[in-house]
Amino acid sequence: MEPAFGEVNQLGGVFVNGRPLPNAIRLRIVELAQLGIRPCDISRQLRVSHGCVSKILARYNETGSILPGAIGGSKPRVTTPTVVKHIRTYKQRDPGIFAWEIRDRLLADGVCDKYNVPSVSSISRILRNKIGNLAQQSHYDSYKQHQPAPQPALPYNHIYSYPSPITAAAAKVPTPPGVPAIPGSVAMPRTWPSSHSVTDILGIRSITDQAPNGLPAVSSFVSASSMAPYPAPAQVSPYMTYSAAPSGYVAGHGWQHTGGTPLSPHNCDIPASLAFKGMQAAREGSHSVTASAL
DNA sequence: CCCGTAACGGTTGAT
DNA sequence: TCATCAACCGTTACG
Repeated sequence: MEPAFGEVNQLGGVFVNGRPLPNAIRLRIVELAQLGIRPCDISRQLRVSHGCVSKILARYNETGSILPGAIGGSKPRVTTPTVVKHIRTYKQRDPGIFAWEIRDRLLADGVCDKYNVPSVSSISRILRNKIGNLAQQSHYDSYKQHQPAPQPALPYNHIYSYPSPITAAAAKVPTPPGVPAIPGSVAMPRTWPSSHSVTDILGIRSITDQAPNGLPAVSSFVSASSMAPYPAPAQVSPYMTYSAAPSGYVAGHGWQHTGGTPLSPHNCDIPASLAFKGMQAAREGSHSVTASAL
């Protein structure tokens, strides 16, 4: 369930334990960093732990995406019962068959595609552990046959509404084993660790859906867009503080198609820049940089 | 002081 | 329907 209010960290920021920060804040972190603001200052301004700022920035640098990784779920198994069944069949038909031959056959027969075909070593293990002493667990297989050759299409459904196309394009999967990351290609088939399906990325769904009538109030908008994880009660969202800012731009997808860098500086002039309550930071008078940046 | 990262307690979601 | 489990989360604290 989701806590309407999160906990408060040492910096006075609100967070929900176990859940990702709202996209609006993640975005803000990246933007500020691109403006040249130091991570420690970003941390203080947004009241997000420096560890988190560091992590988000590192991820952004590496993948080009500000989105959190896919949470939950199980890694899709390549050795599905169906696959095992086929392997057993091959083995029974040709006891001398090599694992790599089985692998080729799985591909040739369309049982698997190049993204989910088991490795030769996995096949060997299957032969050893499951087929070797196969008594008859066939019924086990039969249940769940419907598993269509697992399409890596959308394993996850994060509803992160992150409208920005760039993210989509730029988002490379962390280390998709075997998936050639085609930068810029929307079609990138995702495999496990990745996280966002194209639709999710592009999917503005949650935004549009939730704002049927046009211009949503800022607050609702933000909560909708920043989202899912924080179905924040509309107005009391712990993150309200930041609401003004990003909303417009997140929604406006204004950022990025500039083609060049994903986050062009101009974005920063985001209105409001608002409301950063944090602004008081300025009062500390310490660094004007930060203040000015806002 | 800054920053990377491990430990920690937590949530999520496919199986 | 419920439990399990492995993935991720952000904060904290340490180096």
